[in-house]
Amino acid sequence: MDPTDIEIAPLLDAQPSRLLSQVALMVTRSTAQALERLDAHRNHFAVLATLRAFGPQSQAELSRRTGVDRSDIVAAIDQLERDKTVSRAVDPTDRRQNIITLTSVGEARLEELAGVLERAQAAAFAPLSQTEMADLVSMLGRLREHHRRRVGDDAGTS
Amino acid sequence: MDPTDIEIAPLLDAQPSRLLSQVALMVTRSTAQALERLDAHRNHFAVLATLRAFGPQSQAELSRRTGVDRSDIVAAIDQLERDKTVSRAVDPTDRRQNIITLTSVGEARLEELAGVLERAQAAAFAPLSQTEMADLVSMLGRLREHHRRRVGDDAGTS
DNA sequence: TTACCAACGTTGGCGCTACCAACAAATAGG
DNA sequence: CCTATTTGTTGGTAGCGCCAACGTTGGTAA
Repeated sequence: MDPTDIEIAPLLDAQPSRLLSQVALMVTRSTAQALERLDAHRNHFAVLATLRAFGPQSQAELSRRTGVDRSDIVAAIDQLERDKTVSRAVDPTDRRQNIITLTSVGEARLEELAGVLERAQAAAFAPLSQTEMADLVSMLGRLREHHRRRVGDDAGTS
Repeated sequence: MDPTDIEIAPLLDAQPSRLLSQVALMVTRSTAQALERLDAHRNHFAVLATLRAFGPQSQAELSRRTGVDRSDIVAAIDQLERDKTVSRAVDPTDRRQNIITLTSVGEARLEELAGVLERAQAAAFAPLSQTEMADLVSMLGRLREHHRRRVGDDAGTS
């Protein structure tokens, strides 16, 4: 049976939070699948993009800039180091931290991943016009700021 | 440090799928917390809303109408039965299935949960005007249909 | 009448994600 | 010298979405 033929309770279907999470799951899955075909994960993309934008930096800094947990940054860098897309070296001026550097292999890999993500997202958001995409991004951006401030107001829970 | 002070790589920040999943996580978490305060879960709400809209029905039917997996429907009904908000009886005409019925306690509980969800969502989406909310819902609805059709086209992957 | 298939409900489980705590090493500041 | 904090790593948890297998039941075709 076509799932779009099934009648949903109006009270249930009227919940924007349910709609939002359903769409996010669908979009996330399709972009994750696109990255998986290249043996990549979105955290890999986040790390590589951040290194290209801001240069070599510590894992803690990468965690702060990407919003990815420090332990997940370790896992991502482990993989990226194996792939030779980044290098990892102890900071000689502060041995608590490693300095992660994008390699030229990593530069090329980032281009590849960016292209794949671009196409995956174009497909995922295809029904929306450019104007609508801009509106969606604007609204979601404001919602994100709103929730970040709410978390800050709720006794700084991170 | 205020996380909003941290500069994000433009290439990373320009990914709408990342923004969408971040906002969905924030909104989902805040509505889940609101329901948790009433010892409820969104699947409970989905089941109760569906029973009120369409009357007594089987667990399989509830699964199809809500999109919740059959095994998760079992868990939800187990709890709702303990709370006496639904009753569960074997269908005398087809003993393969149970018939789930909303009780009067369940009617009241649904009102309570609907109120809490309403307020939680009003808070979660507060930065958006009513016109913007309508636009957001329209766009997300079209995206959801698009992805449902894509799944159908990809050899019926469920 | 029998064999086969599908549906239903349940159980147990998997994989992923987001996140956390604990620890050791290192650094900064008083 | 001591205390507090930072960094990176490891191991883990909770929740979610989803799946497979099983036993029971009902329907259908041969």
